[in-house]
Amino acid sequence: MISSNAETEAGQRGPADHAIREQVVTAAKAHFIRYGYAKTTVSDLAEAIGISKAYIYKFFESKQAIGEVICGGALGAIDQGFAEVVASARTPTEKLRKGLETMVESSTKLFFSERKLYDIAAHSCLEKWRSSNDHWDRVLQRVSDIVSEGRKKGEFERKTALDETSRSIVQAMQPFINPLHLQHNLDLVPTQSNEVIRLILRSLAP
Amino acid sequence: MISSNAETEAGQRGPADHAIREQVVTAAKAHFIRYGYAKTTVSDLAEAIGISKAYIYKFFESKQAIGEVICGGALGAIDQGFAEVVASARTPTEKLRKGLETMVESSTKLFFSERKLYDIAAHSCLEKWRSSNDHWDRVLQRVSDIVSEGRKKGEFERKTALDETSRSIVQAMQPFINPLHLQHNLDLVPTQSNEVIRLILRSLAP
DNA sequence: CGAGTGACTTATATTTACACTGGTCACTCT
DNA sequence: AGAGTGACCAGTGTAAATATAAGTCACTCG
Repeated sequence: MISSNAETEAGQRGPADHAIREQVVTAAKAHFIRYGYAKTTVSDLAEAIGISKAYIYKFFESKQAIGEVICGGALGAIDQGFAEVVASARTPTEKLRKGLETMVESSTKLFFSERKLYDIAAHSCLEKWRSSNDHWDRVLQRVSDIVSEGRKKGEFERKTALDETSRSIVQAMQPFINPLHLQHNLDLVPTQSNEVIRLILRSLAP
Repeated sequence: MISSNAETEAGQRGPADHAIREQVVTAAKAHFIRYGYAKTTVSDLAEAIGISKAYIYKFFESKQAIGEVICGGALGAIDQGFAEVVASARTPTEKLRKGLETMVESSTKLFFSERKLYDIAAHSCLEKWRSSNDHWDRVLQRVSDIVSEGRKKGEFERKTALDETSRSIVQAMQPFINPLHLQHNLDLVPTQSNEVIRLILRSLAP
């Protein structure tokens, strides 16, 4: 709903709305989930669709560009869950608390149920792909909106600069919401992550 | 001064105070700094000292045990800097702020000036060696002491459990004080690290 | 002309064969 | 008896050789 086809993805070329493009993405997702990003070759995808490898490169600049679309989907789902919980919560405090909890939860779930996709997400964060940068921009924006609303309602303090506050919240949560870091902290979820969330909420007290 | 010889290091054996043990440690530090942990062989150390490899194993259970001593020294130095700054600061707020700033600083410095030692420290954190566990215990204790003092003086809030507060402070700082994570966040130092420190201090407000 | 490809180049992975290292132990020498 | 070691084994790392993949391009065919 939010992103109908408004995104002009980088690393793409050729006709934007084309059956082949969709087929590549569909095949790529299936293959990446099953065999992982590294073990999937562009030829595999071409073969699965029934076209030549060269033709795929009429639609994507590189294998990474395909990976970014799939990764964008996975991170987008996490982002989506965050947004939904936020929408259904009443107060800004609850929005932030439940929103962050949900992000931790869905990231952890991704790790355990779709490990191969998780690995792509982690790789994306490590290599600072566009898909992860976009993700963090969205998360930061969402947090910023909540904090802003909380300030208006007098629930949160107003002294600190809004962008500093938002940045530091997202930063403090990195060990639990960044796939790159989360994998080293799985044993701390959810106890420690909830404690950090509580620390964040305390820091917002007026 | 704090740790004269009170530490009963794990992974050690044979006579505790022995010239050879010191020589091994000295040679190991020099070699690890120059060639790194992986590229230094136990035979190299033996040769440098002028004894046989087998004799080293009369004092250390494994190569890792030697690595832990060196790593313990590197992490201990960071810990030391933290303690010194804390001792010289007046208020708990200042202790915590400057203490955490210093930890970030000395960790970053270790990365740039003694990269090979830094790598051992990161490895230690990844593999959860005793040297890093001890380190985190000490850091947690120091933070806990400061928070406790701050509460007594009425500078910090008192509602949250002391151990939860301390744990979450250390946790929120992990991206900047844990060698394993810091190397992915070097571009965020010191701006973002200071912002997180400020968030932590806000969370402690009474 | 434009959808679609085989053949090619260069960089990256994988294999294979071997060398080396961590760690032990029976042993020597004093 | 205790300081100290050579020789050994099993597992790991390494380097060269080989195979495979990413990406391009001139080209075909309808």
